[in-house]
Amino acid sequence: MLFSDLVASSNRVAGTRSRLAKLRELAQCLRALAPEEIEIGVLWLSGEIRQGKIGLGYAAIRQAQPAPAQEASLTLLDVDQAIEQIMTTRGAGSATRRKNQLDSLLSRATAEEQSFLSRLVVGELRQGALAGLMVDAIAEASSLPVADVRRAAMYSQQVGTLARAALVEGSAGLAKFRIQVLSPIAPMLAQTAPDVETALEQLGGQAMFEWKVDGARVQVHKSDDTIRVFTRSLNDVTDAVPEVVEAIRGIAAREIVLDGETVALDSNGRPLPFQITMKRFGRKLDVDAMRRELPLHVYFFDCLQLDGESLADRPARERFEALERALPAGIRIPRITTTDAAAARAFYDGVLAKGHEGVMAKAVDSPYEAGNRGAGWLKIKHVHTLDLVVLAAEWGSGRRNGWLSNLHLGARDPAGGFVMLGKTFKGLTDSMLEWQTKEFLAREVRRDSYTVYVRPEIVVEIAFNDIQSSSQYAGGYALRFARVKAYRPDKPVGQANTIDDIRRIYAQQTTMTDR
DNA sequence: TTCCGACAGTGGGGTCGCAAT
DNA sequence: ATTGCGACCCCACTATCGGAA
Repeated sequence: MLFSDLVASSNRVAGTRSRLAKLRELAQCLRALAPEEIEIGVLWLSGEIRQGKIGLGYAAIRQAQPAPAQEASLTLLDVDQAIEQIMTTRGAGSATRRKNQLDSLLSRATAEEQSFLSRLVVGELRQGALAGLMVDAIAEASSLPVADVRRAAMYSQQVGTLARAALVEGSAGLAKFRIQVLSPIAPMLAQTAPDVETALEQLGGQAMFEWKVDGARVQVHKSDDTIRVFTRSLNDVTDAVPEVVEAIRGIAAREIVLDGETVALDSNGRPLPFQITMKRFGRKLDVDAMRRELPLHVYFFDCLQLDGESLADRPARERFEALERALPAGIRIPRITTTDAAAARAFYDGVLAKGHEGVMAKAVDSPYEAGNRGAGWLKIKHVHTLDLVVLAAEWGSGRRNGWLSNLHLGARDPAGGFVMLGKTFKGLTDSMLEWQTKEFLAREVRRDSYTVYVRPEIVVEIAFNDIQSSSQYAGGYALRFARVKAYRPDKPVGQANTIDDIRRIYAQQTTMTDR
């Protein structure tokens, strides 16, 4: 297939808002792919590439602006080969060589192909369809039941592999997709609940509550002496986390697949801030030195496979029983099962007092929905709110084009002026975007290419989860997961929260985690 | 007819590794 | 040595479509 045909198909997908029309267009394009093109074509139409990340991002794309080709000549395989070459270019001088290779590829592409490639490489295809819709399109194109394809998708690491199996081998091909030890699967994700009482109600009056630890997700596979540790995005980090490997090396189970969270603890066993865990977890070098300084602990909360038996479809209760049989208590997440809201509340309070970020509430009978944000798992985290002052706003992109979107947030400095604590674009409705654009422009003092700076007159109520120490912001603090709750036109700037309030919350946090 | 589940989009902060400066 | 970029950890929230109720 010509690359231009696939790009045209993507543009037609982007050109309609109807998901059914997108699905039909994708399915039609899938049917036209040659067998050896299925994997790459399906990935590209899902906004991904076979090679994953290739060491080029927004900055590289912005610099590369060669004149487009007049005629479409590239095939899918041509483009795949060029991407492969870029990805394998490493070592001294490689950044320059990769940019040259990108330039060379783009110069062989038409204007539309260039646009598609650029969006693909930076990971922002923005055609209104990604792997989620592609799974349905695969079912359509292969005439296989949607439920079967979706089920297989839970256990496939790449939608391209799934598509090739479905289109070439049919239902027999789908059967290959199941939990296999040493092969990671997409972890189940959780929805959010505002508090434990609501969570208990949503889960039907009975739920399991467990610690929510603020670290990094790990999926651990053991097959005899072979142990592998994978991240949430299925990267293999086995060599970076020897403690996790050692934690299950000695268990009796010959074969097991576990879901858990790893976190750095202090000498008293209290959790360290996420930033500290990431100093350790994010590092690949000097692991031995790092583990002496910042040892990791792991808490497992689910068991997907145990000695040849897949448990993912079993009720949560049974999976947790398997966990208890297989693991010592020290590496199992503490949990209670209750119907009593007061007990749940007391558990939540206790978990926060131990320095953790909140609790998970889980339905006792729900299956493990790999890759899904299942309604059977709810997270409840502690939230702060403060009234801050808008210092500036950045122009939005995509559907927020033409609106001032991303807010620069400042706390009042009692000594005069404001201390910036970060930015947020979250929580804004379309009508708020419209309102704030008008209000900010009326208060503009200056602007640059992205940002309109305003007189500090607008107070906004901001929710956030934590305060992190920051080297980026002058005050030394940054809000974690900041989002807008409401504008506070009733509140004069003089009554907005101050940097002292921030320091107080930060001190509270660090006391909580005993540092 | 209304409700709601699933998706996609819109970006946030920090940390590390690596190449360029 | 320092700087900038890219990859990857953690994410929250709204709008929308289309099937479920």
